[in-house]
Amino acid sequence: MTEEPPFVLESPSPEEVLRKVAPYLHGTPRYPVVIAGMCTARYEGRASSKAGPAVRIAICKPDGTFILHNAMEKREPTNWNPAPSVQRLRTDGGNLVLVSKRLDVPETVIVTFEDVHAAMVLPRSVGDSRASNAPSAFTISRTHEEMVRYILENPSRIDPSLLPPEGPPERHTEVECGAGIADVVLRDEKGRLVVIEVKRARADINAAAQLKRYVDAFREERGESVRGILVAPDVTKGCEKYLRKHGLEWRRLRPEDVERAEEGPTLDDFLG
Amino acid sequence: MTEEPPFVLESPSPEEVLRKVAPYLHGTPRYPVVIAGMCTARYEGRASSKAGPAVRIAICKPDGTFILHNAMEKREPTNWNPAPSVQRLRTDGGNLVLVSKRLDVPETVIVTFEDVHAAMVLPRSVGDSRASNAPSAFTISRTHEEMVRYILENPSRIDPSLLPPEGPPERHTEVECGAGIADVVLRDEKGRLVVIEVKRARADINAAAQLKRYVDAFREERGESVRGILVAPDVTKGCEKYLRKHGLEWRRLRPEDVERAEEGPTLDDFLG
DNA sequence: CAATGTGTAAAGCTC
DNA sequence: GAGCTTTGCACATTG
Repeated sequence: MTEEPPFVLESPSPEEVLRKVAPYLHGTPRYPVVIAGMCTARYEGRASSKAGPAVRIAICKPDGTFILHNAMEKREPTNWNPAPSVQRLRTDGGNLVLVSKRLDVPETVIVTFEDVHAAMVLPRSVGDSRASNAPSAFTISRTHEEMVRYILENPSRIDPSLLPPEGPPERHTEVECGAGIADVVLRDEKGRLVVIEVKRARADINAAAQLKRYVDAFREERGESVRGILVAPDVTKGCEKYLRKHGLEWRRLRPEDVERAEEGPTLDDFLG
Repeated sequence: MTEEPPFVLESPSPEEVLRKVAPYLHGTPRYPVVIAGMCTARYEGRASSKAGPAVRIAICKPDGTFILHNAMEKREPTNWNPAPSVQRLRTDGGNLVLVSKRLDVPETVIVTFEDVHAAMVLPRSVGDSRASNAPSAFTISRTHEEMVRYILENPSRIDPSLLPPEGPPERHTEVECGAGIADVVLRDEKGRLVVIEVKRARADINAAAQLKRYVDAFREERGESVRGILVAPDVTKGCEKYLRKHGLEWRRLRPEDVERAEEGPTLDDFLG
């Protein structure tokens, strides 16, 4: 290997890419590889697709991930192979050909470059692991999980009738029933079971139907009267109609409300 | 502008990127831009995230799409902004900073490069339009739509009791009801209405619940007995249980079965 | 614009 | 591994 990553080849010949890039793509360990150029692509697997000539960007990641992006548009790749997959480079009729194969299921992408504008090998670094001690810590907030926690800690802010969890809060979240796992299960001041389904985005009819399945399951299994509450920033019209029809309720909660509430001590903390 | 796309800058200074790349990023028309290097990233919008230092690949597409990929792993980007969005480059404390903002909703990604391994501007080409006369035609097969068409053309292969569509097949597909739009609605030899829900992947309990909502709606609206059939390559255990509990049926059909059947004239075509 | 459903969905988590 | 849910889901289509 003449060059050490990172390096870039500008308008390389297929042979040059093969000679200088392939060792880093196939070796152990693998290095991130990016190839940009005019190409066509074929995919065979669960479905099947053909993409005509366009400028695209191929990315091969060391975990095996392969993605091929159209250079002009779309957040979604034209073709891809999630890890675990392997990529191979070869030349064919004067063209550079990249073949990617998934190792777990039969899916293949074949990219034929008529012209390579650039090929590069990048240095290895860390992934986006969410382990907080990782150098590349990735943290995200305003999630579904944070909304659930907020509800457990402030049930009365969702509905005044809701009682705080009895015993450990974990026993009130992700509660299994015959229809699946309910986000939150509490009791109200009348002693009724209250099943709560949480959505971080506007809730649609599927969310309401999911809640109903849980409510039905709890009624059947526990033989008591059960309330169902959908907690979401908003609901669609069809969702609201379904809720009303089946005697279910909904309360508004935005992901950003949660963060604001958690940011600092509330006035209540000082007033006791 | 000293250079014409495509061109590549290897280990450029932030100022060089600004001078040579920014005009193509901000100009009219815009060109595809790729920047790879060690960076951190922050996102604020529907949610909020922070990503520590790692080698990443930023792609700015002329339609406004922005994606930031970790170079080591994952099919999904670390951060992104779908179109319509705009990106701006600037320098800050000796670092190159890329700011991407969505134009329709308040969402921002800020990428700070500690080190730029490569920056490139690619030529403009065509998108992946599915218009068949486009130079970059994108065609895909084994889709949900093809499965629906197969069922309309070969109803008895799904279930021997199913009758062919009466009149134009369009009247039997995407049939509206109060609960939504049913994929296929046919009649069986006993004159019963049959609502068919089609899934191209293994069907789960949500698919079964969706079918039940349609069946209930048709019963209510038409006041007749209605069958419900889920057509899928496979169903989960929970799905099967739900179907059985609610008197619904399922039949196996794989996306690849459809293609095979359509590929050429069947023996039946010759036998009359 | 909202609403609905599909996707080669991917990814994460639990059992 | 199957099964289920979430995703900053994206995306297309239709009203």
